[in-house]
Amino acid sequence: MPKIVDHDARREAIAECAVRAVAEYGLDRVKLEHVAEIAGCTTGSLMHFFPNKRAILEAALQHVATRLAERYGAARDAADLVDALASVLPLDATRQREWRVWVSYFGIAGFQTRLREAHHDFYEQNRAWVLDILEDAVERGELRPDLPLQDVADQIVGLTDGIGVRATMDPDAWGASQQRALMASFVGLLRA
Amino acid sequence: MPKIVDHDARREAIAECAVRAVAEYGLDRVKLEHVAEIAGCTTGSLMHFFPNKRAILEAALQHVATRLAERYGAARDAADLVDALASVLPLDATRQREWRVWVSYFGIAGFQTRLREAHHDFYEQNRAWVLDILEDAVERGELRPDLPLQDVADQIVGLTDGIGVRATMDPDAWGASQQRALMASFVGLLRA
Amino acid sequence: MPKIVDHDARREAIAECAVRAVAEYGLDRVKLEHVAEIAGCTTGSLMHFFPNKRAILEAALQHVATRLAERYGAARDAADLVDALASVLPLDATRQREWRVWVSYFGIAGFQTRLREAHHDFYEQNRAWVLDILEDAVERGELRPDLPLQDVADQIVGLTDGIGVRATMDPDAWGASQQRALMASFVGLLRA
Amino acid sequence: MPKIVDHDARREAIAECAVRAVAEYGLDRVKLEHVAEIAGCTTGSLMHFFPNKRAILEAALQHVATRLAERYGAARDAADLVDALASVLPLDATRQREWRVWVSYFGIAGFQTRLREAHHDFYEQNRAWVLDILEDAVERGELRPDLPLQDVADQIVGLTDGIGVRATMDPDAWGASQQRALMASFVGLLRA
DNA sequence: TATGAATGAGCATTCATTCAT
DNA sequence: AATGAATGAATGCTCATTCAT
Repeated sequence: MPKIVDHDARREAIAECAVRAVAEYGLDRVKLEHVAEIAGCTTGSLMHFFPNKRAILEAALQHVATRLAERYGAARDAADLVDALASVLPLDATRQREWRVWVSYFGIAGFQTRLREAHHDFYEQNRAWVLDILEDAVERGELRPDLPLQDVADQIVGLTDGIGVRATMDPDAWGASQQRALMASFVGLLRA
Repeated sequence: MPKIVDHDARREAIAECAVRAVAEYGLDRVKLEHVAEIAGCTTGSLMHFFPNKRAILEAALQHVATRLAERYGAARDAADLVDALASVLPLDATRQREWRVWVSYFGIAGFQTRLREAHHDFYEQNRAWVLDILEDAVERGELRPDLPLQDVADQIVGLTDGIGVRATMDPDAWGASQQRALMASFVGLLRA
Repeated sequence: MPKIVDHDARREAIAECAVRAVAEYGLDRVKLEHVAEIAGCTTGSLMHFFPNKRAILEAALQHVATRLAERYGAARDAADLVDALASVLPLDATRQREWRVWVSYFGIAGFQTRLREAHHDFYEQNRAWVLDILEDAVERGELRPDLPLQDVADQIVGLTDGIGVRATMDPDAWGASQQRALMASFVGLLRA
Repeated sequence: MPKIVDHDARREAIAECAVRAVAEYGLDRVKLEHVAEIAGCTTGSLMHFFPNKRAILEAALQHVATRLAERYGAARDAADLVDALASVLPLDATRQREWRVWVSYFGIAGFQTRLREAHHDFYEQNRAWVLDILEDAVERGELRPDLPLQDVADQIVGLTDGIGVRATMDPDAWGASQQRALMASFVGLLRA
């Protein structure tokens, strides 16, 4: 089914263009035309791959969620705990762009069932990954053995969003090193 | 003599109606008509008090920021540290509504200078209040004396946003007690 | 009936304010608010003296027509023929303002019966005055005796509008002296 | 393949529809909808070719100016001087329509830089053409050799506007023959 | 499939007019 | 008579969606 692969690849490419468009214009300002321009095609052309605008923007969110999940996945193998946890933060331009989109959806996810579910699933997974990383770290003796790991995992997920939000809104004041430092400081609390 | 209205009071009342409207319809879906309907007037009437829609939505954000700040202010006098820190979380319907608006602006604050500045100022103040509360707690011996308070303040601000975001997006899974518990657990890490 | 005199005086004063407002903002841009501001009252107040906006703007036109007619009337006694004919041109700020209004109505007079009639009457009178002035001049031997005075009167009325239009649209290029010179040159053609 | 349209041709066609609309409804009453209806399309469709209403109305004026200029251009070759000079007057329905638009802009040209410049340029050209025609006529011995041609050219331009204004406002009283007769009478003054 | 002109519902905004005070 | 807040119809403009080519 080569056609389908192409089709899916095109959808994915369009989704990434939508990410760029949302990051540049904002979720409430972005036009289909922006997405089309970045994709190098016309708006009518987009409609061959998505039924409507909402679907394109949903795909953009899904794209970002997938990328974040990939980073979490890769993080499991990181040697350093702080590096692992910081790997999803908006440390560079690509991740900043992704966070801009991610953060945009906070405001509307509560209104759309599909998005709410996507978010829910994503955080479930997230939390599981973080928990996994933490358990490894405890086993390695890197963290105190008496930690309430379930809670700590939630705290890290929350702190990650918190740092991401502020770094996205105020990137000048929240450089990569500062984000890392704050995460490191938190991890410090968890050590012996 | 014609009816004389207190412009500032009216602006404030409209801002609160805008908060309700944004919380109900979402920042990108809300119409001026919604605000007018909640305010019990016509859209044209809104224009006597605000130059345009954007200004109304900005006022809505400012209204929420002020409310959040008031809670922080009141929190300083709370007997319990966890109570104080949790007082701004979306624990009840009113605060949930406010958080819905607050969270909505995360996505667009990065695109509008005025909002970015408002956010920046807000977080500055926030952090100062948290720091203040923490210092009091250390003095009272409630917290370990060796904490990096600057960092901890940022962590609490971040964690607050993180919890708020998730509770806003997934209110069923994040009840008041769960929010409090997570904050309490974090404070636990800071104790002796 | 002192009340009525006051009332009429007020109407006249408002009409003049409307002239200023139209001259400043243009016939299509002017708001009742502008007129009210210049008159130092509120828009609601204007409605005690005129039934609606159109009536106010009509009064403004009538005001200008009256002023122009007054100048023509005064011109009959002018010693110099050119001075007489030039006296209605937009030579100074006041007359420029009047011409701005006058010229504005060219575009809409064709659409409104009342204005069309007002214009018609005005030009009738105008032409009669000019003819009168010309006949005096012929009698005094100032002009050639063989002129087709009826036509010349129409030409002068037309030329007056023509000069007025250009001086109104391009006041920098059409100073008082240039307007007068062109009229003088035309009169020159009528002399021996 | 999609329908390909010649943008410039379409703009020109829309401009002409705008001329008709302005002539029918007046510059201050005309709606985009009127233009669209005459053009046989929707208002949204107009926006593919013009950024906003003002631009459409400006194009309408430019369209009229071009037409008037064309007539002046053609007039240079006219055998009869009076025919040449009268050729731009509102002698028939088409030219009446154009004059209605032309005259409408007298009132607003003073307020908009673009229009002022367009008018200025137009009159410059106009005057040059008239001067040219006059010089030819003098050479042919049709006119007195001692005329101040510069002034006469301005007088003809002014008289043309004057006649056009009156014929536009009061078409019943100013038929084609009367317009021509007045111009002819003026030319009579210029002959030996 | 791709194109892009056309559509048309939707919305913010303006402003003359009304009316309770 | 005056005020000025409120009204609400009017309208320019946007932009997702459609569809003929």
